[in-house]
Amino acid sequence: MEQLDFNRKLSEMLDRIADMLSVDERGTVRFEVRAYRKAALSIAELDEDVRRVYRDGGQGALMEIPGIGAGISRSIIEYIERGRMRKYEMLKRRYPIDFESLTRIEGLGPKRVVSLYRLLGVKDVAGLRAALDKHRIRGLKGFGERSEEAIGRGISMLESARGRALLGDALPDAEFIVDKLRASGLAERVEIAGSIRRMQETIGDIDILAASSRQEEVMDVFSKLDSVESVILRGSTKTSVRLRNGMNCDLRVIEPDSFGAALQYFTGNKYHNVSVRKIAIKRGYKLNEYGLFNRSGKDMARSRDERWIYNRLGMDYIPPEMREDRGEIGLALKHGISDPVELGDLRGDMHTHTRDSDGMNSIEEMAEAAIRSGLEYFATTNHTKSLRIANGMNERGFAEYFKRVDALNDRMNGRIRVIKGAEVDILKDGSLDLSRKSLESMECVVASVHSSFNMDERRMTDRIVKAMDSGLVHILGHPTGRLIFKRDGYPIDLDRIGEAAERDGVAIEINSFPDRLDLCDTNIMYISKYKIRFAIDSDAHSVKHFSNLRYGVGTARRGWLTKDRILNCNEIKRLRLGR
DNA sequence: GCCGTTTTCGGCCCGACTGTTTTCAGTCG
Repeated sequence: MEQLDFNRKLSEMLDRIADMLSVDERGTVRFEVRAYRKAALSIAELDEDVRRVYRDGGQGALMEIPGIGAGISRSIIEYIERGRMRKYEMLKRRYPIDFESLTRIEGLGPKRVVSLYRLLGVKDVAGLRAALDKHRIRGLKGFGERSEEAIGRGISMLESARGRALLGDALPDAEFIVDKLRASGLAERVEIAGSIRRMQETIGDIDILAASSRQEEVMDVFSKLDSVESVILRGSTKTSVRLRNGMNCDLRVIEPDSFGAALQYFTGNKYHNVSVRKIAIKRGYKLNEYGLFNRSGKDMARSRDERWIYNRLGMDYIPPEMREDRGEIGLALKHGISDPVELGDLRGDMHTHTRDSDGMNSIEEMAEAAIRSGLEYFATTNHTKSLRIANGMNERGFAEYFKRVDALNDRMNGRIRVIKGAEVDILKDGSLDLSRKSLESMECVVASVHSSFNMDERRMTDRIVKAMDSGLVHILGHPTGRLIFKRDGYPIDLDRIGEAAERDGVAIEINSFPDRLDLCDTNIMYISKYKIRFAIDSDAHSVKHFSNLRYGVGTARRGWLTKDRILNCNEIKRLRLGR
């Protein structure tokens, strides 16, 4: 975490520079803004600490990074060596505004943010909220009543995110801490518990459990981690800290004999745990974080093993992701729990991008990364022409691109198989953004909505069903279009989507991007009553994004899906992507 | 400010949508 913290901070500064420059962009500044955005993205995607790149290779090595040239590399060096960047500070003096939070509000970009600052002195979300409450915004030039309402909604979305993080941010941070605790050698076991272990899509705080008899020493190591900002409370069994990333993290240290019981106790959501404890009572036991006891309070068994506890209560073991009290307990009592899909069951990925549209890497680099991720095949599915911003490709572009894919497949000699496809836009009227002939030539067509989000449920569903009924589509991409903490999905009728998927043999995507996770767990549970398959896709826009697949798998597990429901758990010859 | 099978200057993904306007600015993707 800490090594990439620097990259993250640098990337944010470059993005802020882009924000501030964009306020009075004219002439070539327009392109300067774009250059800073690209540089910011490039730094954020970098696997290596920028400081290390510079140390090992000097300015020349920095300029090797795509989007970093003479100017920005000078600024980076200045920041590495002096901890400051003059260009940033100069602009910041002119605009002392919290762009970071304000521009996260849907419908507010840098220009309107600056306009609110100049006209009303709004510097942050609190100031915006105050101006909003006094209805001071609707009178401003360029704003009206509807803008005011939209901003109000945006603030509410942002506030609902306060103190919460995406699973995709919280899990790596938690793993970093777990690794450090394990490396200390003081604990027999260290595991993540709580909502992260359940792979919930957003996380309030990080829960970690350690089995050790050397509690004080473990707590010492934990409180002194670099990622810890301050210690909130410190005891021998529980310590709470505030992390530099803004999240709280609890560490509980348990006697090794009780570890299984504790893990069970600190994993399920409240309702799951209450139900399991009721079952224990019914069977004459008492269950707590230390073990399973008989009614007299006599020690039945401290437990090193969660599974033992469930079995002792006459239940199947329940995977962490299912512990939400959504019917899993009844099922476990009837011994009806089926093992949900695991990351290792995935053999391929049906949705990825390259720099030929809006990805960061070449198809060759993506292929190598897919191999490293243990995949046997993946579909390359670049955007189609109407998505200009994403450099969408036309029919001819795809034809030429596929020649290169063919050549790559030849060279790969079976190490991996690249499937030729596209993520085709579902246009406003439900038609697809490439010719029938072009789409028919592809092995995998993912169809997604990227525009005109504000249709009502009936029209949006009509639009999507029409696309599915075209006979050209294999997978419906990110079916609701939601972006966690940013916008709700467009409304769709899941029953009609499910019926169409069944009728047309279209698989429903579970998009693994941390801010999408779309379909989400509850919608998966709902729609899985139809005889349909799902595709767990990375939607990778860079080689790093294959690692997001675990979030899609976690979501599928939360939706109780077994591997036989997942399209890309099949070996390639059994994919049956026929039309 | 970056970049180069258009190569050291002169390009740089731009159209749709919304809400504000009455011809367009800002935002999004």
